[in-house]
This record gives sequence, C-alpha cells and structure tokens, in this order.
Amino acid sequence: MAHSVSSEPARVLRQAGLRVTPQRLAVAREVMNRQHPTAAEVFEAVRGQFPTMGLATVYATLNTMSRCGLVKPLPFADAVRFDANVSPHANLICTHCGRITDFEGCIDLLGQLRDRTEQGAGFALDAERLDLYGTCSNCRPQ
Amino acid sequence: MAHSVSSEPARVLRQAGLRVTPQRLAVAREVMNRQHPTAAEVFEAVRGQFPTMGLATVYATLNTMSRCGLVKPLPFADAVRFDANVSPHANLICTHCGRITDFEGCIDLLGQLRDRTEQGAGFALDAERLDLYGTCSNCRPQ
DNA sequence: TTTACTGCAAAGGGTTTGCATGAGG
DNA sequence: CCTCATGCAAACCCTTTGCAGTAAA
Repeated sequence: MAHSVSSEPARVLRQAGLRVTPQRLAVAREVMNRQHPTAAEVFEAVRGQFPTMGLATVYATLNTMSRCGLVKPLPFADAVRFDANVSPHANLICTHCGRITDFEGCIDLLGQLRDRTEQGAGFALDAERLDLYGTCSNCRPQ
Repeated sequence: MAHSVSSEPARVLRQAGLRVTPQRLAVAREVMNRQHPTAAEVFEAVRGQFPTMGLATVYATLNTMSRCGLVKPLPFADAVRFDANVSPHANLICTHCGRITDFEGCIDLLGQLRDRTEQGAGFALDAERLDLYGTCSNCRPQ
C-alpha cells in the first residue's frame, strides 16, 4: 500500500469533499477501526484526545459521513451503530458476547436476492441490511 | 379454516399464556392486520375502540408479545416497528412510498446463509433480520 | 475571507417506569 | 382471591437543534 494506515481516514474525508479537522480525523479513525460503534462509544474513545469535544460534534460528524456514504447507520434497539463497511455484507451478531463482525462470504446470495425480488415482486433492490443473530465461535462450547 | 379470522388473535394470546383482555385483543388484531406498524400507529388505530387507553399499555402489550415470540421488533431510525411474521423472510422496504412488505421467496437463501456462516465463521445462526431497500412495483416507471 | 465545523446548552421525541386502580383466570 | 393488566404522569435517554465562536481552505 502506498499510503500509511493513519492517512486513510484523512484521504477518505478529503475525497468526500469534507473539511479535514483534527476532531473529524479522530472520529473517522475510531469508526473505521472499531466494530460498529455507537456515537457514545466513539465519543468516549475520542474525548481522550480532545477533552473539550462534545457529543453533538460526534453526532454531526457521523451524520455527515453517513450522508456522504462513508458509513452506514444501523439502528438497534438501544442505539444506532455505525458501519464503516459500506459494501454488501452480513453482520454477525453474537447474542452471548454482543460482538458484531462482518461476514463477506455471502455476496453472491445478495445478488441472488436481487434477482428474486425483481422477478418475484417487481422490486428493484438498491441496498440491504442483513443482521444474523446467533453464537460466535468464541462463545460456542468448543 | 376451522376458526373465524377474528378469533385468531385471541387464540394466539391464550396459547402464549397471556391474559386475554379487550385491549390486548385490539392491539394483537392491529399488529397482525397491519404491515409492520409502530407503537404509535397501533395506538392510533386502537384508541378509536378504547378512548381511555394509553400509549404505555400499547408498549407494554407489544413488548410482552415480543418476549413471547408473537411479534418481532424491528428498530428503524425513526421508531421501532413490529413484525407479526416471525418466520424467516425478507422485508421489502420501498424508499419512495415507505411501504414495507414481506417477501418469502428467499427462505432457501437464508438456509444457505446458515451453512455459510457455520462453515465460514463457526457462527451458529439462530435468527436473522433481512431488510431490502429499493423501489416497489407500484413506484416504478411502469 | 468565506464557509463550514466546533462546542455548549437546551429542547425534542420515542420508550420506559412507578404506582394506584381494576379486571382476568 | 390473587395475580397481572391498565392508565396516567413523570422520568429516561438517545439524538437533534440553535447559536456564538473558531478554524479549514
């Protein structure tokens, strides 16, 4: 890779036409490095570097990034989580430890889904949210 | 069918071990007859029959039904919607008219998903939420 | 310099809670 | 009868809004 890992968020922000502020960089870094964090979790992680930063700024940044397609908001019962992976995939949600991991091994099935809804219901598929609830490998008996 | 349509909700409630009150019957009827309503929508529909009924009672009933597996809560950005169809299916969400319709023609794909997550990530799938965003047949140009 | 982001406080809105009353089994 | 549902109001908490100050480009 030509760029350092730490420059990735800056590049992504700039490319979307957004102003690159230190606060935004921190938020972008956290949302990209963590697994589907909430705004509060990003806030907690970021306030160490910017003690004066407000939760409203975190929301503003995450909403701006959502509007630009850089992250995808996932409403859950307790709060909205933000997914930095905006390409088609499934979210594996462990009901024991709560961890959410991306699963890419089903992109072809999402393609089939597109055909099915098109032919079966005349529905033109644009995007999808696929949450799979169950038990992850760490939480299984063996 | 042996039972009248109107007795369905009562039977479902009783079978789950829940007390059958007139208010609960009304809530159960609405959530089963409507397409993924919010608590507020159920409340609006039910208050015609029970003017003294409170929104808190609607929430209490829907949460009780959720706990018993009679409905499935679907958190969205604006509010939680309740799905009376608890068997595996996809929710077709039209981004133009907002209508949400069930799509059952993908149960086999959900089965494949189970195998994929099992073999690909050691993940034991229990339940899923599949929301498909797009344009429904009514909203398409022909 | 211009435009947009930050930060703080207050408001908004969906959902829950507490408690007294009332009804189902 | 005993337990649980109802109804009302207030509280909760996540999220948004308004606005003055400030920094990116």
